[in-house]
Amino acid sequence: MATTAGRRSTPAAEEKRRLILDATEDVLLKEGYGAVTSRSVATAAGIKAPLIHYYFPTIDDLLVALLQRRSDRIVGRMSEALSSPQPLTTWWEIASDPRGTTLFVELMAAANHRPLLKAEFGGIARDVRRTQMDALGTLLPEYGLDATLLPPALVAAAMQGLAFSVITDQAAGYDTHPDEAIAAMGRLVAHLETQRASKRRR
Amino acid sequence: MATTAGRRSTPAAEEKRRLILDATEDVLLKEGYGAVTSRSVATAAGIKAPLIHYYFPTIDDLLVALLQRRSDRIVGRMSEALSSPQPLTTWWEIASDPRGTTLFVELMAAANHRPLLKAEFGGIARDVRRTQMDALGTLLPEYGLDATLLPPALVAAAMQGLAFSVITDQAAGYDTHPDEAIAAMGRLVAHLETQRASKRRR
DNA sequence: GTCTATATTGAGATAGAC
DNA sequence: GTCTATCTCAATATAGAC
Repeated sequence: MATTAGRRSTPAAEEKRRLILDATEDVLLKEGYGAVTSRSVATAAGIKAPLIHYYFPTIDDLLVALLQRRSDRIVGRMSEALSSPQPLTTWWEIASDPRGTTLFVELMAAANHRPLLKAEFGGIARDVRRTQMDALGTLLPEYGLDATLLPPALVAAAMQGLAFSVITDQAAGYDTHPDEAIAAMGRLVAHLETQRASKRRR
Repeated sequence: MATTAGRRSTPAAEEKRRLILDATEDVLLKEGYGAVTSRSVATAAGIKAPLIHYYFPTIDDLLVALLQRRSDRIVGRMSEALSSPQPLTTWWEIASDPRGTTLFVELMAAANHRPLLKAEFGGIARDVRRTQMDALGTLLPEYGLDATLLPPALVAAAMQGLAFSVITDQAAGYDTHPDEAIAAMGRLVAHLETQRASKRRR
């Protein structure tokens, strides 16, 4: 709900904004947020730099718009995931999506010295975590997990953090066996779903 | 083993290098890696910008030196931790140290578009993970954890990721209940140490 | 809307005096 | 060693033609 919102007009303009945001994502993914400049984004989008500023007056506006577009999807998908037949599986699918996670990490790093982006980020993080923790309150017992030792706050942070860790290492090519960890997490999640299913069948 | 190593001479020069690296850490912690410039570091160190370049010809050299100084400590401490009386506790203490973790995350982000730093980082990450996984091979059974569901690669990545997640959220002030997660992790680790102790007593 | 041209700012880095 | 002064380059952003 910031800055340039308001008079989004023609479909053509919306299309251009999308083109620019897509190009920004590409730069962010391939070169990191430090490489996001009006020039680099313009080149990636096949247009000239000043046009970026026509649609997004400042680079802050551009990054905030990008985060909003992503988060609109994420918040919705996370809510659905948590009430789906296999909540943990769907959650992990979302959390471990390489493109989404890499973008997330880059935007988070960028937010460290961009107050506008930081505020936006904090609000989204809070809402998503709230949703997750509420759902985990009832889900954890169903999965047979002891909510005393593994309370919602810990499980939610661990899911998030694990995804960060393995996806960034994988993207950077660090030899920390991320593939092994991802495969193991897939098996663990599947195992928990089986447990939950058998519990509920009773 | 890069760039400016070699003729480190006088103790006075070593002292100056330390001063500059300390200042770099401060800037990195308070304002993020995007704010690390020869000017900002010089101001934080109470000297003038060109002197930075005298001791560290390029900013890359500065960041690599910073990472090396940190990692020399980390690699050693991690090895000790894993053969200490309470390996998991000590590991978690290291991983969840706010200063170290924040620096680590910032350097990791910076490495994304700094090939020299990235190479250095990859090597360290691989060595540390190797050490952790080796130790976990024998430790996991002692803690009563099923190494089929929770293999070393997964546990190591989860420890790392959880620390990243809670510490960065805490540092950024995001309202995702990081304190709750940290407290819960403290209890979980303590619980596992108790289990291990009682197993070994038998 | 989209461009060319350009003003402005700040970064990395070096020359050279002291 | 440490500084002042300065070069060069790239980034944000704007003015104004088309």
